[in-house]
Amino acid sequence: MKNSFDDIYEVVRLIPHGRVSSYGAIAGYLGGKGGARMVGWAMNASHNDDTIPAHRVVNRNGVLTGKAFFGGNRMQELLENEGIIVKNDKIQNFKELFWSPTKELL
DNA sequence: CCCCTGACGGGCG
DNA sequence: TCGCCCGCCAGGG
Repeated sequence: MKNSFDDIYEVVRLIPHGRVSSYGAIAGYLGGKGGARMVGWAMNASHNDDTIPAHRVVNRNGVLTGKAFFGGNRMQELLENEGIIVKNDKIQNFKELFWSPTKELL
């Protein structure tokens, strides 16, 4: 446990197929190692790592805030490819698709 | 060392 | 429900 970005990467990797999570949820699960911003920042750094499904991580509104970093609508396509409905850069049925590491991960 | 910015979140009017 | 402001942590100029 590097107690750093690796923690975030590990949690993101644990996100089930067809499910999504939020920056704040991951940050809260790690326990305020920083803020939700740090999670997104780590995601940026993880861009080199193609093993990190960063497209499954969105903000609390279920909006694909980081879709620009994927290039065009790449993030949306990846999500739709997993059966997730995205409308206007926003995940539909987000509440049900939401995967909380604190509650569902033990 | 100081100031600004950022894939965010919560509070308030 | 929408919009504005403040707080958190780290990096860059």
